[in-house]
Amino acid sequence: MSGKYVLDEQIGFVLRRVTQRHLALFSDAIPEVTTVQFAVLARLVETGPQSQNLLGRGVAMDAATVKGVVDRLARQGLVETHPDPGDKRRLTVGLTQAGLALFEAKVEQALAVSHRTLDPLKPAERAQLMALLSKLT
Amino acid sequence: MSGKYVLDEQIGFVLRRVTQRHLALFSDAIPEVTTVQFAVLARLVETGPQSQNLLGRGVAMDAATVKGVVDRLARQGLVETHPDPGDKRRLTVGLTQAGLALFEAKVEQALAVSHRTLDPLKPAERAQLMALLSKLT
DNA sequence: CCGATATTGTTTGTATACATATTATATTGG
DNA sequence: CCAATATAATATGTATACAAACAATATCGG
Repeated sequence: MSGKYVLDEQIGFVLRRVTQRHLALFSDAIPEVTTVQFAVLARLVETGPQSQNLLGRGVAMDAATVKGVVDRLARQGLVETHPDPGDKRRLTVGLTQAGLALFEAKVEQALAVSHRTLDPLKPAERAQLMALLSKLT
Repeated sequence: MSGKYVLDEQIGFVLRRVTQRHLALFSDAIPEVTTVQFAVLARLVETGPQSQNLLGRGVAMDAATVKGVVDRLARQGLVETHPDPGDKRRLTVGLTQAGLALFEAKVEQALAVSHRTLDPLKPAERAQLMALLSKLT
């Protein structure tokens, strides 16, 4: 017989609530795209064009999920896809001008959201939290 | 000109990856229900039967989300709903015998999953992390 | 070279998650 | 008491998220 199960003290429940708050802050600040869509744009800025599956791995999404995200970004004209001449299975995903422009227009806001999410913590605590969370990946 | 936007260092992205790992651990250990469904069962154990909306607030889900979760739990026979005689708008949600039995059968496993999620951290770090995260709610 | 195997992308089905609109019912202020 | 307002539940639409199955294409071992 171990300890009681107190829902509010379970890591999963706390993570879910913190994530909810972060998502709300993000969509207030940047209503044009979701956190996930912005993550894809950010990764493409860092890496340049790459295959859809590889991109998915880079942003921690499985093939089905990344396909949906890429489709919606493409519908908004923020990314574009091209068949890979060297490998007919592959679909290369790259930023459009509009996608790059949106990222550059919003990146400061996105950083501000990250800060705002951590706002209740003191600077030293923020660094601590990030270090601890990073070990749980 | 503030700092560079490094996706892997953004709190939202890290939260998402940690949550993914937690969900995977949970569904490996307890395939019968999702984390969210287990949270509803746990809350009902703590509070007893209550209206669907109030329950939703207790587990941080909006009305539409909690309805879906309750419907799926009811389909599995783990909760049951009754109209509230005193307020015809309300739907009271309560655990069934099977729901309580499932919770009791799995609660140790659920605690183990919480532990396993925090496994990469030392005990002192686990407490630190939980304290920091709790401030971000 | 070729057959077994692996990878890429797609599709389908289920489960959160939330905004918004709607209906039914309560509550409240004048 | 009753009209304005608030609340409860539902329904719809969009967006992750992932499992599983599938077709097309690559790769690799013998």
